[in-house]
Amino acid sequence: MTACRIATWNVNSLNVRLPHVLDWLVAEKPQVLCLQETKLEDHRFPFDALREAGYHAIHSGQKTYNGVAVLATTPPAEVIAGIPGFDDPQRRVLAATVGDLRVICTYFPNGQAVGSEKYAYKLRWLAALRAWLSGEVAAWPRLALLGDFNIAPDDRDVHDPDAWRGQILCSEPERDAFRALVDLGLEDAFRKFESGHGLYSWWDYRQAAFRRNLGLRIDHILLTAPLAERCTACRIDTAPRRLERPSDHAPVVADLT
DNA sequence: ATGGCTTGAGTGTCAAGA
Repeated sequence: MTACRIATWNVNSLNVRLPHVLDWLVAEKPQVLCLQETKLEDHRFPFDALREAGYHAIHSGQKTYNGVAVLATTPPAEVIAGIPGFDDPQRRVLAATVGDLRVICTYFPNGQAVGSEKYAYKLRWLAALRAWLSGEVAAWPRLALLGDFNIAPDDRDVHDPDAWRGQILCSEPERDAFRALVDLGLEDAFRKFESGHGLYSWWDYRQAAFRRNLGLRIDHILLTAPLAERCTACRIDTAPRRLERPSDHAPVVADLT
């Protein structure tokens, strides 16, 4: 596949956001779009509306929480849902082959608070993801890991680093886990092009956080070296965050030659 | 001040997100 656009977007309920997603597919025409937090059971997923929009879709969902989907202009193949060998009822991982790409759509656990049970689950989940991806990166030279990582990799990705230091999404064990993924041979596509502060992918719904740009960069696209070499652009599209009833996350988009 | 919005579940009010 050449001249390929891949993207990731935490939609915070696909029921609510389907109109935004359909409009965005028309505007940006990605070949692949990974969605997180669909909050739908599989039988309620809008396969028909997406097919009419020109997209094949696979979904691993559940009621109320989590849920991941991969939309693509060609049929996804060799689908895996969940981290193999990691028993988990939470639907957070969906992998598929699209064209010459291996795509892994992920919704990392939030962790709630450092030291909580949910934080311990997040660290266990991160370790299991890394162990599995070690083999996947070896098996698939053209692999892209996209999703809501719920980790701000360093202080440039945080609007108030002092306030967030050591807090959830920014703690050192979480950042160590992000670096461990990079160390498998993956590159943060966004940082290939942007080295500065103040560019975020999530803003709290409260306190007019988006208008004041009080955000975090927690949604990422990581690429193996052969794909990073082909990557000509990576950006965060803030346009959907300005719409009525927006998701609190913005899409992240990467273009590959 | 551990709040502030938003969503889903479910019809009163709470869990969860980040």
